[in-house]
Amino acid sequence: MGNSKTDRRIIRTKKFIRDALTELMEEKGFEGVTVRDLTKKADINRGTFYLHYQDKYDLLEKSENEVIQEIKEFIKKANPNEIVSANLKEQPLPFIIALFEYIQENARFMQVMLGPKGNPGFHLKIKEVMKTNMLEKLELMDNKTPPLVPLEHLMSYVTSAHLGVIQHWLEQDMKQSPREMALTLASMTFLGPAYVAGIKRT
Amino acid sequence: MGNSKTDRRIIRTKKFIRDALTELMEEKGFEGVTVRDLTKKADINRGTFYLHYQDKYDLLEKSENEVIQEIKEFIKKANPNEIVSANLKEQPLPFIIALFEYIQENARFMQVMLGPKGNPGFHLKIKEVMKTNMLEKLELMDNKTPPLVPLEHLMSYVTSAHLGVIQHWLEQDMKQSPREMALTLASMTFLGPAYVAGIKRT
DNA sequence: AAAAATAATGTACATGCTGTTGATTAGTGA
DNA sequence: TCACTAATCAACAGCATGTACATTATTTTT
Repeated sequence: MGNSKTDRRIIRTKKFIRDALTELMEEKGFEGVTVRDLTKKADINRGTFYLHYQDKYDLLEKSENEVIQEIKEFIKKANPNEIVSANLKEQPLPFIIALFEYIQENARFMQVMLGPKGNPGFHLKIKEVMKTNMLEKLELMDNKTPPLVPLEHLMSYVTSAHLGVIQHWLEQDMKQSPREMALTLASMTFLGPAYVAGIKRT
Repeated sequence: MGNSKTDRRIIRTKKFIRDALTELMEEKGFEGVTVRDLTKKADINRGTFYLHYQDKYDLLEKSENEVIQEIKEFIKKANPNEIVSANLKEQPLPFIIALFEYIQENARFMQVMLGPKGNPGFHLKIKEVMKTNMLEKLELMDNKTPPLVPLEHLMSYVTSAHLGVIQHWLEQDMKQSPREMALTLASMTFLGPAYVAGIKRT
């Protein structure tokens, strides 16, 4: 990685540009944003933009990847067996709480990227991270029996569900605490949506 | 609605344009598609496009809404109590099978719209339809107890999960039959992801 | 089948964004 | 202080947009 210290000016400029991206996407969506807009809002010369990014797509990707990288860090910390035990005690998982807190801190960016004007590719990236993690953790778990449906479908189901709830939480301006959210997610995944909904099984 | 019969030429032209949209989005994603591209692929004059649509966004929206409308029709046919009973017998729901069949018939369009180059707004529209329907059906159900988590979150969870599985199914070129898919979805929602994954509860 | 209606074409135009270049100015790190 | 390089400014060709108007072709109506 950037071994040599980065010039202050570069850091400054990049920050301006990325902030401008968030703001402008909020207004117009990614499609509507032009490099002109970005540089105008960031108050830099248009040429300067091209000194750092190939085009707006490059900017989007690099911004996304930074977040993805940080999310990966959080997720690594999860302990596989802790997952089952914590849930049995109706305790939310610490690393999930931490994740919600991280999202909350970067709410503006996440809200835009996951919102209706966001980028579907970003969804995919996040789901991919979740999936990889879940498969790893599942592999390491103690008491388990063979899955009843294709694992691939199960993964799509759970990752989409979780991301969907996060999306909704952001849209609603995060009215619930990270802790509440973690618990709600765990309930639905462990007890099952139908049960949680109150549909009796017998 | 269009009370007077529509001129053949209009129908023809619109069909050309919409087919071109699907094809071009497959290649470049919606952002990359220009009106020029569309009219070139559709083999019509560029001016003609503007006779029917304001711009490419207008075209996208109208195309999406047509599909949404048709999905709504399918979903209306679902019978609330049939849902629980069918599931208990490990039988997939007929209207869900029909839905998967419809998606299969329109695979190309759906694949593009729900894929990484698609439009997040379309996801929202579909989830909205699912949600409305589920709430209605839930309301009409017989044996039920109060929900254990906020209904809003539950809805986000289930609609996102289902759409996510559909997305994945499309990406994998629909290797499973509509019937299998309907059953898989039902299992996960009724038994719960964790149980289906083989994570033992006691 | 002829006439009236209207969809589609071809062409042109001003406008705005893109990505690049080369010369110049200003800020940074040693 | 001085060498380095980021940022600015101005200009360029290329391309897409949306609109307008006269003309041609097709469809619907009578």
